[in-house]
Amino acid sequence: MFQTDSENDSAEPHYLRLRNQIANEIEAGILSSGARLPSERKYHELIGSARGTVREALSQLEAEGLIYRKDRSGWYVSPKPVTYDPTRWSGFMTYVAEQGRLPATETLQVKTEKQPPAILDIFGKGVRNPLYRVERRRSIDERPVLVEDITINPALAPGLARHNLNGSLSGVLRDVYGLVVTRNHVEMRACALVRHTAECLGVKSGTPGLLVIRTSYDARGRVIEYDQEYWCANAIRIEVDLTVA
Amino acid sequence: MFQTDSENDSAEPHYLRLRNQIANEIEAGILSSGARLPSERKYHELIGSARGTVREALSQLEAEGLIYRKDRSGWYVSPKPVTYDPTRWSGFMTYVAEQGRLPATETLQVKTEKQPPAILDIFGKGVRNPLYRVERRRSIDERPVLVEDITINPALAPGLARHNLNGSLSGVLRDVYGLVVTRNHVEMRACALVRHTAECLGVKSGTPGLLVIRTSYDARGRVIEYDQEYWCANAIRIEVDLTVA
DNA sequence: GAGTGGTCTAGACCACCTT
DNA sequence: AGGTGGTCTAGACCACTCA
Repeated sequence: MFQTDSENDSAEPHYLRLRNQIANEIEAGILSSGARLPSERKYHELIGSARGTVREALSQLEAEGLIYRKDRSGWYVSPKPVTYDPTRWSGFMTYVAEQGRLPATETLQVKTEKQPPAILDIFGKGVRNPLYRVERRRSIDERPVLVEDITINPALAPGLARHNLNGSLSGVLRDVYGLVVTRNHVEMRACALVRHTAECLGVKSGTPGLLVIRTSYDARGRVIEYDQEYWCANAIRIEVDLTVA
Repeated sequence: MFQTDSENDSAEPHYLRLRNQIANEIEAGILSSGARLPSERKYHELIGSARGTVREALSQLEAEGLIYRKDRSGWYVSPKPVTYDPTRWSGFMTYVAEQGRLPATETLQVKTEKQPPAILDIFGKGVRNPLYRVERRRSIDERPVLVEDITINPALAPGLARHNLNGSLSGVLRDVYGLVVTRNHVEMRACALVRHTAECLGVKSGTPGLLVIRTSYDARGRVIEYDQEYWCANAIRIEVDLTVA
């Protein structure tokens, strides 16, 4: 009946079988972008596998970025990711809109806080310790896709909190404080969204994420912004174009 | 001190409790880089939770990149990731060695194969269909961390298979065929390692991965290499430094 | 209030790695 | 051969969302 290796097709575990079925339905458009999947219990009834096995299949698809979950609401087909090019200097609001999507930003917190040595090191020897810390959540087409944590030296931008931070922060720094970025250091790595970050985005702890850390410097080598962006992994794609000098 | 509901500490699920314990032990060096973790059944005995719960904790840590598994062998603490800078033109063998690690390359397959239209489009109108396809596995300190699938136009590099491909492929293309890369297009996105790729790397299907796609062009705009690299997510970190022109 | 996912238990058998 | 992770079952209760 099952798993006689020989010429059968059941060498594949049940959860991969279901994964493939759902993946095919997504590709074929039977399940379209943004659509909600049948519930775990429905799949359980349909295919007869235990719910745990069904969840295994769904987790796979999530890890691959094909679907995502809204906490305790259900599983949904992932929309097309937006493309982010760190070599272009346009901000989130701009490049998301350029791709025909609806960007939004909410400022969650602005605080003045003592930073650990690791952070101070980035800003260099001269910094006075309490620094600004801005936390923002950004969405694409109403879906939260990233939380960012921006550290800023108050000496360079006194009274920053009085301005509207729901648009382009670099815009404010440039137009109000005359801070012009001439160098960006960008670091990226796969991560998991956990705890606070997961909560902010309304996803389960452990959801696949991408951490993008950007450090912006001005012409005098001062750090203007230290920005840690936690992205839902399936919402973003990085693209860079490089030519020899 | 921080948002515990009421004042207890059991708001946290068991699996996160175990996750934190292990994470702390890694940070404290009790479990050192490369070390093997106690078995799932050992943890089950130790903390009394069901094995499924233990696995949930381990999966979290895996998603975060702190640990990885060798199929049916055990769980291990992830070594420090290597840094990859797509703007530098040095190859894998070079930059891994520069970071004091031991790089290795194995050529798994070289074949001449008909490509689907999507691939042909990348190479442009003029290509004659069967293209070279080179599959390689690369390791750091004896651990396989990436499989790559390179597509090359045989018109530009006839008889490529006769050369040693276990070193720098771009080196061969440059030195033997005079093909000089002047432009690189790099794309990155989170993915899961599945099926064939997972098998090559000896990891479970669904392991977190990073897909790096590089397209190299020469001065005349011809595609020299189309390279898809599937990385173990925890083995790599991308770093780019950008200055305004 | 009905339904969803989130967490958890306590087993079982298998394929494979390790020794 | 013994131990490991991989897969799977058949339940259970909870926290939360949604209508």
